[in-house]
Amino acid sequence: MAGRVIFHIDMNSFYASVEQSHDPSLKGKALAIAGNPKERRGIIVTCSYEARAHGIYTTMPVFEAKRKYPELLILPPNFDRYRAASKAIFDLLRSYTPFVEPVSIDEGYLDITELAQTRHAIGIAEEIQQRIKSELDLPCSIGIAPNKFLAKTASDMKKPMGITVLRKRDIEEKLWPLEVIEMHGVGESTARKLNELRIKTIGDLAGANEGQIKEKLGKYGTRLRKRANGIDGRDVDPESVYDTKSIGASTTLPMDETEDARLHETLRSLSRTVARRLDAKELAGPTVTVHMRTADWQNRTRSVTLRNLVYAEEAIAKEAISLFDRHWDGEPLRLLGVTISNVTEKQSATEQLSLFDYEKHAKDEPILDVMTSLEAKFGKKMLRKGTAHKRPATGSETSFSKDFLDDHERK
DNA sequence: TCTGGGGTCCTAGGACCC
DNA sequence: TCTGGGGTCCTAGGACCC
Repeated sequence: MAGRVIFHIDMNSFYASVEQSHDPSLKGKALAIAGNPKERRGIIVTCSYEARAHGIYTTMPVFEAKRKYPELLILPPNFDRYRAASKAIFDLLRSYTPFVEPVSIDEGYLDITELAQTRHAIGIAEEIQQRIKSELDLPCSIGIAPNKFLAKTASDMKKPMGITVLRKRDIEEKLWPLEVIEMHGVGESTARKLNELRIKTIGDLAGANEGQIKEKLGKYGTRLRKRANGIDGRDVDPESVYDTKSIGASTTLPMDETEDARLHETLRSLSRTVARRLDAKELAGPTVTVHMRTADWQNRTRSVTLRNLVYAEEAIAKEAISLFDRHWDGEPLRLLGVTISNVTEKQSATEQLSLFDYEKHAKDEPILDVMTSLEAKFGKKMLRKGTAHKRPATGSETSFSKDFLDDHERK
């Protein structure tokens, strides 16, 4: 079988680089982007390499960053700007192949297997990197490999502006010496569990006892072990970007809060945000989840799945507040969140109805309530089937609807 | 003054159905 | 009469990623 050629494109310090491109006087300076520099609880979201040289890193609390390097320039994020840059990047990538899978605002996979029949992969990568630099003034790193995992790992190996090839035969030398925590998909918790099995490096994991791994980590462990051996069959899926599963909003409160009036007001405001985002994508969902975080970082989620799909602010707020009132024990809260999940396209609910006898239902009845009565008649499963209508992969920008390309509400 | 906000996927137990 | 096995949905929580 012919092997694939997969690229992973990873933008370097994306938000900071976009700001430097927008305002060249920021170039060469220690720059950080932080949620809101005035907020007590802000963290560094991205920072330039110059800032990293002073010990600044992503997730570092702002106050600590300022203490560490008082001259650090801190800017609030400008998401509209980042989304515009992201769109330009992915448009450029799609001029090479339709097999482009964005995985976040600043990284994505390309399957260039076909293109690599007639051109050298490294040449293509160099051209893409140069074009993104010259046309958009943004640096990126590119990993080239036979699958997603290795491509992702490769793009991480040389930053900024690196191009790294990671072939199967390079694994032993380049991948296996790394500590397991370096592996994409291994966080602190999994690394700890692996260390308990005396597995320290990715090479240890690759050669580890299969049964032992599975016992400790479940099928996630089996998958990780395969990846450590360079095995990853996942396709580059340009459609995945349209497959939104949930839309949520959360906020860390200005202070640990016990006033239920203020908590209710926050839930209403979060519901409004969620409703706006659902509306922007024409989505609705049956499941409402409220997330509560206490001062000592205990997280609690409470959810309910309704018989109908919700999308309106009032309906979301009503369920969220009801869930909250039933489950909040009066403890001071640090964070509140509201999420709608199992979302489907509102449009597809309408199309689905036309298959049934929509006419028979009262015309002034809201369409999603009609859905409910049909569900009562035919059962949910039947109605759900076939509602996952996907838009074409090569759609225009308006159909490019994953969250990071939508309008972002700032307060 | 430790720790934001947006997500996805997985697991495990109970309910319920066939 | 106390009894299988498979499948799906729902809820809650955890891990991970950018």
